[in-house]
Amino acid sequence: MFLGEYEYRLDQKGRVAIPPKSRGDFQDGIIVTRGYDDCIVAYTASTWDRLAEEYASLPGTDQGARRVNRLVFSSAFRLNLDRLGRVGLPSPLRDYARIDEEVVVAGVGRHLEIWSKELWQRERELMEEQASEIAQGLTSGTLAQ
Amino acid sequence: MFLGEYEYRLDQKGRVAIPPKSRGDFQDGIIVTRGYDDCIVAYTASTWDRLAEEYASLPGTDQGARRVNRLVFSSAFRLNLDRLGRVGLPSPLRDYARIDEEVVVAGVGRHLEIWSKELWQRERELMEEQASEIAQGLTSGTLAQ
DNA sequence: TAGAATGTGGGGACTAGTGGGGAAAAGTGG
DNA sequence: CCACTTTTCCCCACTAGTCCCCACATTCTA
Repeated sequence: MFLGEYEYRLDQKGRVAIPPKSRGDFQDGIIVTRGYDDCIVAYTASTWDRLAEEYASLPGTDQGARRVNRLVFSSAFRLNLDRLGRVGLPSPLRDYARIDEEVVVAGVGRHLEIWSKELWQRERELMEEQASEIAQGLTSGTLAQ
Repeated sequence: MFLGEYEYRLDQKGRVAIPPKSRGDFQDGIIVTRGYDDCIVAYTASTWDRLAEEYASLPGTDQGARRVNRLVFSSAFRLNLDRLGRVGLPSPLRDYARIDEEVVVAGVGRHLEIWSKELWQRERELMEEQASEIAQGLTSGTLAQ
């Protein structure tokens, strides 16, 4: 399970470090792709394989499904960490997430997210504003502290 | 069950002691995360696993649910106590809870809470105020009969 | 009062973050 | 098809931060 929030700096070659605790999970490769909210999402190989299977099983006769497939698969890159636990971010993704130099890597349960520090701070404000309201709506069980 | 209120001092390396009686509960790790009221919350591994499972089952297609997940998981850090029963508080959490040096660790049933002493005192005043108000409300109501 | 346990501080080894250089591979033009 | 250029990838070095271990002093207890 991916947890925590870590600040890193993109070096001159566009590489970003992966939090040391998570590096073992990416030994079989790391799949980076577009997230929904102007961030890059990173999956482990096994998690991605499961996701890809679901997407690939969508009906090819449906135009919407074809478009989803096009977006999902063409946005994803299968890469490897280098010996020091870094990964080079493909420029299409870097542009999409508006990442320049200061980067935040956040653990979000099943995946990691890579944000520009600036956008992350803005997103965090939104999270704080909305989270308590949303959580109250969701808490039917033990989620309330 | 976590009970009591203990004062500690954050050392120069940002470590805080966990009350000796509770240390055994954290042998499998301690998960520290953001509480709702400017404090840090600490869960045992088993309690956290149960919470995380519920959060992870929220729908990933909904932006609100994504934000909750982002906040919950990115705020949490899985750590271990050192041999002397201390834990180093990650700086994002220390900043959030405005902890500098004097710290209060409070047992709150299923979890521990870590407060800056200053904020804790303010919070306790609020607790006491509200308690007396509630008591007054009760005496003027039907319960007084 | 003496012993044990606990809170607090510090030192050292190790890991991790960042930057740079060189070789291989791929793209481009002649 | 070949040669040149550019990019990418891999490896290494340095520095700084982190974690672990130990020592001391104080407090609590028997």
